[in-house]
Amino acid sequence: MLPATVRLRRRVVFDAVVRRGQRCGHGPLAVHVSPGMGSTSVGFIVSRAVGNAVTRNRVTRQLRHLMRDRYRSLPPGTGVVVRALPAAAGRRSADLGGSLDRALGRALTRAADRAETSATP
RNA sequence: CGAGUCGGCUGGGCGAUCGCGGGCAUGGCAACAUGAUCGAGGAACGUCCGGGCUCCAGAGGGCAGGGUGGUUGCUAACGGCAACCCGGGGUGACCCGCGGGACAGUGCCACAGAGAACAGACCGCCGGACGGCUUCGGCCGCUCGGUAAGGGUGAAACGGUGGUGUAAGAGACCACCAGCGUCGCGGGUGACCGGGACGGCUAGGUAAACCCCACCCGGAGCAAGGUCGAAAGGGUCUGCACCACCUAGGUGGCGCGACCUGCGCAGGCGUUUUCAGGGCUGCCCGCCCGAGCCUGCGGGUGGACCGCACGAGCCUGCCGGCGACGGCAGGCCCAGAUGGAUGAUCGCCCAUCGGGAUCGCCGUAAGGCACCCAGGGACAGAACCCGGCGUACAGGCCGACUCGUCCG
RNA sequence: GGCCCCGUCGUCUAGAGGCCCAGGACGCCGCCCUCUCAAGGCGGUAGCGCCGGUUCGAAUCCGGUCGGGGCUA
Repeated sequence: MLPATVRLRRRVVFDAVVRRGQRCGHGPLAVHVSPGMGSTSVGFIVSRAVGNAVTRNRVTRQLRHLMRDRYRSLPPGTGVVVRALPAAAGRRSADLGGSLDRALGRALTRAADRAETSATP
């Protein structure tokens, strides 16, 4: 489970990451990545369309455990928001982990490309 | 053994690895670290009722409005629960019932039907007058009356059965039965039950239609509310201190304190005078606040802490009560998040469902046990806290009782 | 978390105890008209979210569920 210091819990930061960050989806997940947030932080969005409270809680818990193994390898100061789509309900953690790796990897490379092009005009 | 009724309990277990939240202890200025410990439910759900708590002025009166509706109790309270009564269902255990009033008044009862609430003559039945026919027995037509026993309509047709009676009939009269009203008697706290006398012969349904009766209900809700901040200002004052001016006393200035309000633009009403406006749910009375208020458009902030977890609390035993429940004694401390902790992954076992194999065991057989394979954990997640109700739920376990059949 | 509101053909709606096996418009389907299409005409298709109750009778009244939507400092 993620330690409290890494959790993203402010409405403003959520909006900033979702609006300014790079978005990539794979399978039942969509990932927003925004570098330069000050400190590395991770947040989750699981809407009511995913299911009732029990299945929503299970999905967020699975995602939190998966991000716990991955947030240390992120570049420092990266803001990440993982959004669960309705298909995420009832998936095994291994499946969600695969989708998360692919979506996160693509979003990170895209964010890095964008930083390079803007840094070397 | 079969069929069934009622009530209660339970809601996968064990292990390994890695984690999260709370308060506590220790160390540390602190961030934090370490340690032991606690960490979802019977419905945490729906938000349908009731209460605690907080604020609205100290929570007022009348009307309006809303709710409840057999009785007696239980309870902090309830629209909940228990026991009983009445009505209905079941052979029975038992189940179901928004179960006050229709002589306080008003409304409605479509269609069908002659007639639907001060009932009603369509057919039929009976009698009279007139006309026609006649085989002189009557028959037909028309008209005036009588008649609610019969037909037919309807959810419902103004007691039922039998008799007397009559031109035909009718509670017109009689007997029994059902039902209504009044007055006694006995039993019960009471709803009501049992039985008696008298009366009139009969009264439709609907109040989850208005309404009447009895009882209950002020409004909002923890995003309540409080402290601090963003954030700076404006106003009032019976307050306090100081200074100045003038005649005892007052006026002005400045600071502190308390309270109210809180940005910009536009429009409207008001600021004199007991008057705009606001609050006490709507109206009236009564009362309070009062120099600002209302409407529209646009913008800012949308943070921290308290409230916040010892409570109508849980467990055990005894006592009272048919029971709901209450009393006493002893013991226990039992989630507290805020983008929201209470878990993730893996292995084994158990309950259970599907399929296979018909080689093992029991059995005449259906089938059961064992074996193999894959699937696989029901409904569902605290958010201020309790008491209920309602709804969802794979299965498993226990107890009491009823009916039927067989054996003794 | 709390407080409210609404459910009628595929869509938007009327209906407020019987006149309604629910009316209208846009749709959809078929036929007529036309050389063909459109327009026009005729006919049809379909609905009271669900389950109980009150009543002789319910889209309407009452209760319970299910679904959708709104507000909050």
